[in-house]
Amino acid sequence: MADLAREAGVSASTASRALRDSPLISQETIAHVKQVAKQHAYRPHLGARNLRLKKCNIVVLILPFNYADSDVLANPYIFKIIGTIGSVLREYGYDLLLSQMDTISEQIDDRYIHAGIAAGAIILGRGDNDPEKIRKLADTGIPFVILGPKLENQDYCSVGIDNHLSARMVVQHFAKLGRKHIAIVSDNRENRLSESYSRFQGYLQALKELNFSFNPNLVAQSIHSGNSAYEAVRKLLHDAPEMDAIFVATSDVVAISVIQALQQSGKQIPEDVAVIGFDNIDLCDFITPALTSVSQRLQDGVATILVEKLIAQINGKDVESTMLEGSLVIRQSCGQADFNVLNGSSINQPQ
Amino acid sequence: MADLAREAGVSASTASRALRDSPLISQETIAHVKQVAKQHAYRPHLGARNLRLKKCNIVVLILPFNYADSDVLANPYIFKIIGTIGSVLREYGYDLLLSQMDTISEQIDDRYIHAGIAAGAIILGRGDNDPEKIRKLADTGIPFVILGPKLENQDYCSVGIDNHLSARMVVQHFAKLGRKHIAIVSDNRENRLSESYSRFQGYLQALKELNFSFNPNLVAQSIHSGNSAYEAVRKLLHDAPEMDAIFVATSDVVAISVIQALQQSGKQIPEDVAVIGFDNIDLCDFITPALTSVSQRLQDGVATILVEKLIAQINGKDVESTMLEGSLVIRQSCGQADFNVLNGSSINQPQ
DNA sequence: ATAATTCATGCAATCGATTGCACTGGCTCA
DNA sequence: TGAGCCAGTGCAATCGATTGCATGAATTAT
Repeated sequence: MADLAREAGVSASTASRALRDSPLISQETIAHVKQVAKQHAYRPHLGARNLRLKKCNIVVLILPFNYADSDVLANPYIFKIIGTIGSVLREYGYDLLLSQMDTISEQIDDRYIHAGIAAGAIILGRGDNDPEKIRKLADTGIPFVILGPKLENQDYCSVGIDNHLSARMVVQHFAKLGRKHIAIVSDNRENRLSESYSRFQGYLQALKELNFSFNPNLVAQSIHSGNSAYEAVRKLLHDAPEMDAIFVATSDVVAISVIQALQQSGKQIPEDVAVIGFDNIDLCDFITPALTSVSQRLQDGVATILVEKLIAQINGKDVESTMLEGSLVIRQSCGQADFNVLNGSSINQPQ
Repeated sequence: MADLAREAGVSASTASRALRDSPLISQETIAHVKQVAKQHAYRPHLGARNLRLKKCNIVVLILPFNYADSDVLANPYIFKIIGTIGSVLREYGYDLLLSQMDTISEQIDDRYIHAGIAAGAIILGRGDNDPEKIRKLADTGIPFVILGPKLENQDYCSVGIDNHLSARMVVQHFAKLGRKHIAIVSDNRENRLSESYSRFQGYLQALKELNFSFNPNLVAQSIHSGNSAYEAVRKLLHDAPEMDAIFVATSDVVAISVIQALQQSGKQIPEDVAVIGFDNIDLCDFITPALTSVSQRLQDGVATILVEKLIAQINGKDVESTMLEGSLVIRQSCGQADFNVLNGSSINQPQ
């Protein structure tokens, strides 16, 4: 910019103001400076500007799991949400920095926010972090939002769908279609506050609401991989041969493997066993039978809200957490013939 | 840092040097400054440091396609490579900035490199950009590498697998297993320099090497989506009912849909039709039959080399483009019973 | 004609670090 | 004892922008 100013025969301050259309500068000077700038292909140094203005147009996206945990990364859902968040951020003029981090800690502040690299953070889920760690991060006062359900007494901002409600919706839908022996496959490795846990609780409550008795033989564990899905199916077929429906609460990727495993055991889907997954990934449409699944409403909800809440915080505003209703996208695998989308209000409320 | 210096009773310069263990500073001063720093939880402002040192530890990853093109993003392959690049970059002390950009242009320089935001760029493929655009970017002299095969007379650095060789390997493998009527499904929407085109050329050459005649009825188009895969299969079954193998050169995601479509038409895989895909995504192992596929060797090759070449450029070194051999990961879908991995040297060279 | 006002511009400080050079005091050595 | 040396430290410039305040010229008011 010093060069620009010299070239245009003005001071650096005038050049700076001219480029920003300051009313302090005469129109002809502005025009002249801009012309010289164009001629010399002047481009501002954003790093310097950010330093001076104490601003910055980068948001860091924290992936609170290990890249080596390829099971998580193999889930297209994750990439979908990253892409959507990226688009929304760009609309607001922010770029997105990706940072993998095994555990959530003040390192986010040290390395990014306080360091002047990023203005705020979006954390893609609680991972298997102790809630206390997240609370400590909140104590630093940095702007951040976290993907996931709201916990009790939580003083920071989270955005996610209501897993409990979604699970109830799934179970009630099975019941409506006449299924009596509804199994659940879920990932309970993580701590008891995880999404998976909420989904399981929702499953339990729905059974209660339906006056179905809980049968532990209808419960199987799975992590986010295909192998464990095969084991889960084997276990369920052995322990509860009367099973006529499976809610794969882990993810669609696991649900697809569950379907494969069932088919290999000679089961017809959905005639013998109906299946519903979670995440509503694109692939749901392209497998046979097409997979009914719970949408986390990334496109029309979560990503946008995450970004908006974060930017509000960056601008010094207070924000509240949000819980969205998930929606059930109905395809063939659950045994209902017609495509449909249900939302949370469709479920029967307990008296 | 000014506060730190005052607190420790030294000048800012001494404080700065002390924290960086400069030999100019006495041991006791260093110890004292560090202790005060720890006490007051001093953390350096990287933005300021970068400005002064004209360095920066961010690399921008350009996604040269539209986020709205969800077909591309749905491909787990893309996320896998982003994750792997992120890990490798982190080992070298760099963070990763994600930037979607419909077309490749000098905007990368303006917005990121010259602006002092990033030190270099990794471009995830040529997308459907005119090669001239990429050459113009190269003319700016910024450090960047691009994922993909090397073109003729290319003066910038690219890293990718040899698509031509990989395609030949696939066709020859089909032939070795006794298949005579080998179809290809590929994406020829993009310009003629794309990966897809090279794969198609490799297919043609392999036929020649095998003295198989080329049959246009065995060629079908597909974009990166499941729907188009169904159409491709319908077309092939109609035009060439004798077909006994399909090389799905587009991607594994499409290959999976191809398998579904074939099965729905009553074909047994691999007995009636053998199938081989491209990318070797994790899902290959979990579908039935497990999908034989060409690995782009992201884990053991491409990502690391991309990063190393970029960093070499950032450090002012000249680098050459690299073409890796792909490897064929053999599973059930191609009709060979035993798991195996072939590399390029396994193919028959033309005399 | 002089004071008051406006308009356009430049000086210099600032953001938070790093670093060349000058300076100080204590030491060695002739 | 005085010149030379060196270790340890601070001043001030620098990276590339932005901005409060002062300056100076032109214009208007008295």
